[in-house]
Amino acid sequence: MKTVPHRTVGRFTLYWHILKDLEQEQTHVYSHFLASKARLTAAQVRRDLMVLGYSGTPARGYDVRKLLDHIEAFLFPSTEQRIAIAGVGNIGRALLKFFAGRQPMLRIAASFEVNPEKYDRMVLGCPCYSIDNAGSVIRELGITVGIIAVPDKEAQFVANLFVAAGIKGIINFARTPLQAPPDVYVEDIDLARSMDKVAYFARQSLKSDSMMISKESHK
Amino acid sequence: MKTVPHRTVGRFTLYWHILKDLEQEQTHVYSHFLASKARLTAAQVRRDLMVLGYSGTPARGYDVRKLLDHIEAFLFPSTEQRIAIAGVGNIGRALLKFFAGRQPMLRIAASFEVNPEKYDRMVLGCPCYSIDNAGSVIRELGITVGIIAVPDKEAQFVANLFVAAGIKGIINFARTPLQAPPDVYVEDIDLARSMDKVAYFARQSLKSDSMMISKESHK
DNA sequence: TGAGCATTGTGAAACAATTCACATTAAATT
DNA sequence: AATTTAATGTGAATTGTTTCACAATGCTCA
Ligand SMILES: NC(=O)c1ccc[n+]([C@@H]2O[C@H](COP(=O)([O-])OP(=O)(O)OC[C@H]3O[C@@H](n4cnc5c(N)ncnc54)[C@H](O)[C@@H]3O)[C@@H](O)[C@H]2O)c1
Ligand SMILES: NC(=O)c1ccc[n+]([C@@H]2O[C@H](COP(=O)([O-])OP(=O)(O)OC[C@H]3O[C@@H](n4cnc5c(N)ncnc54)[C@H](O)[C@@H]3O)[C@@H](O)[C@H]2O)c1
Repeated sequence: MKTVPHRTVGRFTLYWHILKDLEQEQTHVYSHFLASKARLTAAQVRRDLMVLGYSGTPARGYDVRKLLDHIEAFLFPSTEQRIAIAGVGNIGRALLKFFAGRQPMLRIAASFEVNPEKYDRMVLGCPCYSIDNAGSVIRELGITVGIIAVPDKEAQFVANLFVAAGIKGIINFARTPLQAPPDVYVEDIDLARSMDKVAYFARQSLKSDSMMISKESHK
Repeated sequence: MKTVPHRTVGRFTLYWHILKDLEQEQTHVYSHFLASKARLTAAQVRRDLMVLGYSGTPARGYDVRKLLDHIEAFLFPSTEQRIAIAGVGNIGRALLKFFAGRQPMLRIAASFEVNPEKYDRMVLGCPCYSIDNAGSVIRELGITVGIIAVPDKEAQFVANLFVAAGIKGIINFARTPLQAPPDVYVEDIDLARSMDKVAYFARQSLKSDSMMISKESHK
């Protein structure tokens, strides 16, 4: 069994969205077209689609509906897969609103809080439990993915609860790199890192702009 | 002039934070220690630090204060660098709260909205302008980085305004891949993609768990 | 003073992801 | 039926990143 490149999996979501929009308008699509919509190269699109085991035809390209079916078979869980979110603050609330009803097979089924004013009630359409009950709730609901949106200092504590309860994938918004066993897939989303990185490359770009100008003027 | 790996730039923010915590406790640090805090290998830490042009000593490791100085010289702008954010909704508000006063040299100096109830006043400590004035405000304040937190359909429109006004780095939360010239650095943060990806790998991990169990029971 | 030692800096190897390049294919056209 | 055409699928090359492995270093302690 070959392992699928991580980035390819991420791009399937993108292709799915593009194809879904396209479905109404046309029955077939070429790799070139998908590539331009997704801001990639045609070769990369074809390389990604190889893992689906579905082939287009040279003359027609890919059948939009069939391609959607194959992406869905690959990407979407066949039975409902459940997600929990720890920390219903700024980030937690934004996520609850955003993911509500987005993908029926992938559902935020529970949230957890330390703050007694927030738990033991529905928050944005999702039941909120005390973090103390996380282990049993996760096991009872069969939750497999956890989102960490608690303050940095609490992140490892929550991750430990998640892992102990059998969660196999974590999205971590805290700035603390998490300790987790290798069979748990962790995706860190550190906005401060993104910010500093983009600011750095923006400066580089400005610098080379001004260098070009000074080069010009030396001519 | 050699170009610095993108991932390395991202990790400097992480090292900076770890070192900042450490500064009070100790004067020197080994690559091993930084690696364990950052969940990386010691070799990778040393490889990253190479680009700073600062060397530690075999016996003492790195001088915490000097290393911080070099990271700051590399990562932090020498004069205030300004950021704008378009769209003060769920994501926009969360970011405004989070980045307020985080790094004095890197400041969210303006936000933009279409909704007249939101603009022409302060929102969470940051002046909010009409998106129609984005071009002139960006130029006047010398803003170089833009954050896109508007609905997907508006994202390209806002990106075009940003690029035309001279912005050189964009963080894009919308799910639309953006068209931008090559001298503008774009970082896409697509939470739906992260979600689907983590869910996929969590399922794989569950599957191989149960395969191991069935292997065990066959022995 | 010098042997022992743990750590650094870095060339080279390994690995991962992307791009190139082209033989192959099936439809459209002659 | 043969020819032309523009796309696909993929081996090989390239690019980017991480890891390995070890000589060089400078501190400690005999
Ligand atoms: N807001 C942002 O834009 C932003 C950006 C980047 C990173 N982050 C990170 O995301 C995390 C959350 O940020 P936020 O702005 O939503 O914070 P927040 O303070 O608004 O929300 C955190 C919530 O977690 C709850 N909480 C605290 N400890 C808990 C525990 N042990 N178990 C369960 N719940 C607990 C709190 O009661 C609170 O409701 C932080 O680590 C922050 O660094 C946030
Ligand atoms: N909320 C989330 O957790 C989440 C997660 C993933 C992605 N996103 C993406 O982030 C973006 C914003 O999400 P949100 O939840 O904050 O949405 P939101 O609807 O809460 O906020 C969008 C804001 O943008 C403003 N706006 C609309 N058009 C504008 C324009 N042309 N110029 C300036 N402002 C404009 C609206 O008035 C609104 O205040 C969307 O593209 C969404 O897909 C959000």
